[in-house]
Amino acid sequence: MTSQNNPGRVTEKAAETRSRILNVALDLFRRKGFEQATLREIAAEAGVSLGNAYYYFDSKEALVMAFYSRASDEMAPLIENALAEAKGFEKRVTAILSVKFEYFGPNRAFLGALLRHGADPQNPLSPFGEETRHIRERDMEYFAKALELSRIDVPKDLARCLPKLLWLYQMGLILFWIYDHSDGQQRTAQLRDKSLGLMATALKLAGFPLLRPLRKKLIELVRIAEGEQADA
Amino acid sequence: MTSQNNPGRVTEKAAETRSRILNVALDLFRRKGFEQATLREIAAEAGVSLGNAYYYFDSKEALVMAFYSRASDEMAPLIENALAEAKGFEKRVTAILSVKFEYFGPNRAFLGALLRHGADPQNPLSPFGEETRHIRERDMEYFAKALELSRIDVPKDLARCLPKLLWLYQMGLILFWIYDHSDGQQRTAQLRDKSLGLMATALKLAGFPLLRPLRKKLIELVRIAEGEQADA
DNA sequence: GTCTATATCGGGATAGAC
DNA sequence: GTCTATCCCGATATAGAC
Repeated sequence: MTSQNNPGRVTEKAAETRSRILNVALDLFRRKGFEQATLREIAAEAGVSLGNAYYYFDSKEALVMAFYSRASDEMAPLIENALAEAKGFEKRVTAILSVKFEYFGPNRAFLGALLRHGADPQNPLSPFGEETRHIRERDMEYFAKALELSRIDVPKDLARCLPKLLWLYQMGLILFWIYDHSDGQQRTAQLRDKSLGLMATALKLAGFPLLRPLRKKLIELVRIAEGEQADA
Repeated sequence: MTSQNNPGRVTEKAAETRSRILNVALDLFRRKGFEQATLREIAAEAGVSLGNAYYYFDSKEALVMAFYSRASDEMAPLIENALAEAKGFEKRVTAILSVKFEYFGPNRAFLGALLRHGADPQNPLSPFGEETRHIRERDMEYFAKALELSRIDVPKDLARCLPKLLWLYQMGLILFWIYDHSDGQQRTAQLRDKSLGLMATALKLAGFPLLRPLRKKLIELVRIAEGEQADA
């Protein structure tokens, strides 16, 4: 078992080396893209041998996983703050999403390369996979909190699965954002605002008797999808 | 310009060789996965030199693109038939999806690897990209036809963007299917049935005045997203 | 135009010595 | 923990047979 699985036990020097490699890697990913950046270059720029880089990171993609992890940790307090300050459902969700988009902004060009394994269940980097479960659940917690703080009043059955749906919504928006080459990705911001408005409207209407069959079907849908994830 | 860009001019023998390479490649992809199958092995098993394999296919991924193309062509008549025989909106859409799932079934294990570039706009294999536009538009046509045949009666503004939404829905379902390891991917079938039921219900309700603001917002949403695709 | 053979390169990944 | 050496494979290049 290599040291990246044992971060509590490592020596100061090891942690320093590991961190240096990761920093150089991310910098090169940003500057040249994921494919173009080579591990030889990363190792050289970090002042270690190629073999040593592999001692710390099992693969090139492990560097990406480490980036995910670090990002999740660093964004946590930012999101907590943003959540505390924002008022209302739409504002709160916007706050969460804004932290993410700002954090990932400089990495947008290579985020696509990161997420490209989204459709591959075997891949550790898949946002739906087992290895990313921790990050995913943390994200859902934010949305649960936003709903809770906003005292969103929807039928209980629906309320239960809203965090999951919001997380899925977030993934869709990030996907759009990666493809968005409008100035400053303003189109994504528009899409976010409009879709959140749509959602708020839908949530207000969710209690209407007319929509009951629709709601029941949606919940049944989520139940099936969840069953799938459970034994994934 | 290599022969794959000039399929009308090739000799019988050339077409045979090209096809043989593609068949062997797909077989190996299925048996060993995309990564594990090597071009050297593909060439050897097809009885051609490595250089010759590259003569017909610019890259390993070009083999995948060729598979997409062939799949789209081979499924076209099947889908037309299925559409002609099925009655009602849900049955028709189910028919389209069933043809796809059956066709892709044997390749499910490596479809994930194929679609793994879905989130990378630079990649030719992206289902949202320029190189796959032809296939994508053909797919949307099927959904347009299913809607038309079923005389689905929804406000015109909504009707206009339904094929696009159904295509997106299809992509989501395929993604779920790739992750679905229930017996015979029955969960995907359940999800398909339930979600189509949900959609049918939603379409029936779409004309209600109560839902007008919701509908308008949805259409505005699609408009923004489309604008994005236009200059993509 | 179709095909073989072979050499070469770049880069991810690994083995094993220290 | 760190290194050097090596392997494997995708991709390219070249020279030539038919």
